[in-house]
Amino acid sequence: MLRSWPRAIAHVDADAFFASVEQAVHPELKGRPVITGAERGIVSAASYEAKARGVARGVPLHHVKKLCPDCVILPSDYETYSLYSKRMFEIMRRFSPIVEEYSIDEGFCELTGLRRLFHCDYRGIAARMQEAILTELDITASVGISLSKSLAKLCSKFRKPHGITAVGGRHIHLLLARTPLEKVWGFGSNTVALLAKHGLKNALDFVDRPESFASNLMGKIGRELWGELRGEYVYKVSAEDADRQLSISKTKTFTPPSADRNYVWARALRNLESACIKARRHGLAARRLVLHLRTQQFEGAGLEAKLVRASSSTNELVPVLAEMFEKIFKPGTLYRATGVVLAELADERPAQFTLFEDVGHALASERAFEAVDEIAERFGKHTIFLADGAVLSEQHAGERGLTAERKSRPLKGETKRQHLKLPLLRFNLRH
DNA sequence: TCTGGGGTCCTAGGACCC
DNA sequence: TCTGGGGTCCTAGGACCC
Repeated sequence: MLRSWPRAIAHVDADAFFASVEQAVHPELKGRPVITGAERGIVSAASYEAKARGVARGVPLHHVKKLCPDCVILPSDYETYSLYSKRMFEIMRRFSPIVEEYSIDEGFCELTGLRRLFHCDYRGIAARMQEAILTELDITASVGISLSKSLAKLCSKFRKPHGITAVGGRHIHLLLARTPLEKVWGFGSNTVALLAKHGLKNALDFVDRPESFASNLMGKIGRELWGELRGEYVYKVSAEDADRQLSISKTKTFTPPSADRNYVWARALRNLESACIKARRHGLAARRLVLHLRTQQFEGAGLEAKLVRASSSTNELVPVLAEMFEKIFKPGTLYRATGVVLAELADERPAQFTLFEDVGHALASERAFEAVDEIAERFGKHTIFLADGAVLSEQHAGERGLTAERKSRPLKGETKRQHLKLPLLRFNLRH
């Protein structure tokens, strides 16, 4: 006979995490509609009070002001959120040694076999975890428990906020029958449309088909999800902290879109600078560089380049980027965004110079960029930038004022950036 | 409402090499 | 020179997720 709990995986999902942390840090905001994401122009997280007014993730801020005029709109404070996140995972680790930090606000926890230790059922363990999170962090979390990660994730969403949902082997079909396809972790809009075409309506329809159906239609992922939803433990809970980052990307959409070569290039250059600054801050260097230009029709053109050696130095990468830019930029095309990705990141080691390289020049520019990092740290990114990027502040001063300036508020007592007279860095560009 | 930005993983096709 | 077959790596793009 089928055992109901051959394995117990918990998915712990903090409720409206960013907004809840803000309310925990600023108790006067409790009970009020709060959203974060002021710096991005769209809602990152909405408190339940805001959700009740129809404010959802991804909604543009101007729309929020109409829906909910008394909404408190805050910029994201990632440092504080990360701190709360860390503490939430520490609490989870008090219950089980196998905790996977899936994202900043949710994680998985292996509870198999722990009932005896805690003298209660799995639901009871979840309740104690929730209680600890609430009393110590003053935020709520919802917990789902089931036989696989995918099922646990469905469970945690089933009752929110501050819910506990446990579904053992005997009741999985009931859960799946009430789960529309789009709620399944890994089924995006394309997959849902495809499955709907085959007459599927909910997750139960999916697992009722033979494995070959899932496999033929969706390949590896289809097969894996098919197993997960049937209660097989396919995706392991992994306690290893996600090794270092694999890539760093910087994308920025600009309005209005532009066909101006210099302007689009300046945008790409700025992405590169931001990405490099971030890489250097983390002591990482890239072996591969990717450039994307996105047209107004949402189509993208991308190009990758392998680098001679791992690097995070902007001026070393500029010529490579320029070469790619020349290849994919189509005159007369309206672009709405550029993006730069630093990929295949490795720990930055002292640079290895090739035999014929001008070592003196390379070291000098390295020092220059250390200074750039310092200035960026103190006054905000792009206070100082490559000369080609100047087009952004000359021709588009107003637009820049809206994006870059507002993003980093000056610290107390610090001069406004407009008053800084810093020399521009100029590098010789070969293109 | 035609929506940001930061990520990861998978796949198909071509290049290249026995 | 033609003829297969097979493996691996790389690249561009797609799909998803938070």
